[in-house]
Amino acid sequence: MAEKQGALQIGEVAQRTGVTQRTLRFYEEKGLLRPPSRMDGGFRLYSEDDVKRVEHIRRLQDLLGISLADIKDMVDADEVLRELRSQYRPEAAVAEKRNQLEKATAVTEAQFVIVKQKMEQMREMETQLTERLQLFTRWQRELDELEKKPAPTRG
Amino acid sequence: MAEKQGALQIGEVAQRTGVTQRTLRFYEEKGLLRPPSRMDGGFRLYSEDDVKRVEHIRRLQDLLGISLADIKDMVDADEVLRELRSQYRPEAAVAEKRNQLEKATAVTEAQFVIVKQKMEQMREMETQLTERLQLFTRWQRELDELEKKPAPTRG
DNA sequence: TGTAACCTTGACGTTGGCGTAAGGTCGAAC
DNA sequence: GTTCGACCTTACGCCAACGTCAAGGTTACA
Repeated sequence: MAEKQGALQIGEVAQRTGVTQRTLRFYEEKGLLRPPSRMDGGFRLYSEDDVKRVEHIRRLQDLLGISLADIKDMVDADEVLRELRSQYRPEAAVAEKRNQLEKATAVTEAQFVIVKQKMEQMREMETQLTERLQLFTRWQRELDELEKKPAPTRG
Repeated sequence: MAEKQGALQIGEVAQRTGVTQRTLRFYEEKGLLRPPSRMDGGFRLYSEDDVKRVEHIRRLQDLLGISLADIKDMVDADEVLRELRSQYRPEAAVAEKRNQLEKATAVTEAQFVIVKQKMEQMREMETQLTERLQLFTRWQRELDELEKKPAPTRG
């Protein structure tokens, strides 16, 4: 029983996500990944969802450059989403659900703000870089002409 | 002699840039900032350009999330730009200048690519977050209605 | 001439995010 | 029933990017 169809061992997950097994265990230790199910012998068994989760974590790390502690808050929001989604029509504990939902909303909004800010600053940086590249090519041309003409030093 | 008009001590630079004095010395040690001029007693004297430089470094760190080693390459490109700009009409060492220029161009283009990629991924993340927020507000409404009606459990 | 605020150079400490080695277990195949 | 690769836990190691003393020198100003 409880034998998931597409269950993955840690090695496969590592390969597919591009992180090391150590990193996967580390994320689990830090609460970024839920403790996966296990085989009888103790081998970890991951799901496809777990794979997506890891990819998500890496995107957050790479794009936003924030700490794993902060990322934990964000993926916790994911977890809330997942829980709420699974329990279709929550009949009991409405207050608690409302609470979770608000928290998840807050975290998501915070993330949204960060993304917005960074995109804005990136746009600025982009224009700066563009200008600089134009400047460089202009200088390149100037150098080219300097080499064609046989050095007009001293009129 | 050599008394710059708007020279700043390390404390002022730290305040204005928001980094600590330790960080400024550290950047200098790692070659990210040129060794500044000094007062007779040995106190560091920074220029406004240095301030801009620090701000630039921090932007790169924060936005692109890359290592100081990589940032060093980028600000070295800045330095090249500054040098080339100051020596209006380079009459000698054209080959070397061309070399520097090419290097600086390459670094800038690499940076440009990074920025482009990150912006693209950020756009994706932005839409994801937007969708999620909409989902959350929808659920919120559902919860609201569940509370208005006096619990329709069991007909 | 004192003194408070500012600075100097070491040098060791800290934190995050893993790497890596050691010694043992599991699973499947032969 | 042994072999062998994949996996387990434990635990110390490592690097980047600073933080944090400590012990003293400098500057400006009264």
